[in-house]
Amino acid sequence: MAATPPLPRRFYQRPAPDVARDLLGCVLVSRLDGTVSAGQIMETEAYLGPEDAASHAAFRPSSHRLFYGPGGHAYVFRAYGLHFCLNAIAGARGTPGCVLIRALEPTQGVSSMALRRGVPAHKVALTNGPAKLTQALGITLRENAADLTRGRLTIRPPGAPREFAVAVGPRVGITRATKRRLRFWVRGNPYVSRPSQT
DNA sequence: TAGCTGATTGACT
DNA sequence: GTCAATCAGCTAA
Repeated sequence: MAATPPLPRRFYQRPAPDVARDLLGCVLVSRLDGTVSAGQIMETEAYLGPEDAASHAAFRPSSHRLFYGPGGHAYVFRAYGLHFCLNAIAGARGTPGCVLIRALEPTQGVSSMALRRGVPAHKVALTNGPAKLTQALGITLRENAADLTRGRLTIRPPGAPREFAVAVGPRVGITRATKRRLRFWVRGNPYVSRPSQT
C-alpha cells in the first residue's frame, strides 16, 4: 500500500483504447475534502479524436486545450446539468483521446463515499456508474485539468498481477457512434454499470 | 440573445 | 416501463 507511485505520464501517451484496457484493475485515488478515497477501476470507455463523433474532442472545442495536451490529466465535465463524469486524457501530444471512467470497486475510504453518496457502504450503487463514482470520490469541476501523475487525484497501478477476464463491447449511454467497440469492463464484476452487452 | 443538446440518475407508474 | 432535474457551451440569428 505504502507509496505506490502513480502511473507515469507515458502510460497515457498511447492510443486511448490501449489505455482504457490497461486502466482496468488500476486504483483511482482521491485526496479531497481531507479524506482519502480509492477504488479499483472496473469499467472504462475510450473516446478518440475528431473522427469519433461521440468524443467531446469532436464537438466541444473548449476541451481541446486538454485533449491536445501531453496526456495524463483529468477531464471533468457536467452532463445533463447535474452530473459529473471523469475522464483521463490519453494519447501523445497532438493525438487527442480520452478514457471515461465508468465504474470502480471501492477499496479505501468506503465510509466517506457512503457519506457523500447517501447510500449504505455495502451497496454497489456506491460507485457503479460514471456520475456515481465522481460523487463518491468528491470529484467536481475543480478537478478538471488536474494532473493524474501527481497531486490530489491520481491513478496507481494494480498492487497484484491482474487476474480477470476483460470484456469488450459497444459503448453505452451515448447517442453518436454507438457501434464502435470501445467499452472495456471486468467480466462478472458487480460494480459494472450496466448488464453486459456483448 | 434565445434556444437546444447531453458520455445520467433517481423517482415514480 | 416513463420522465423530470438543471446548466455549460454550442449554434443560429
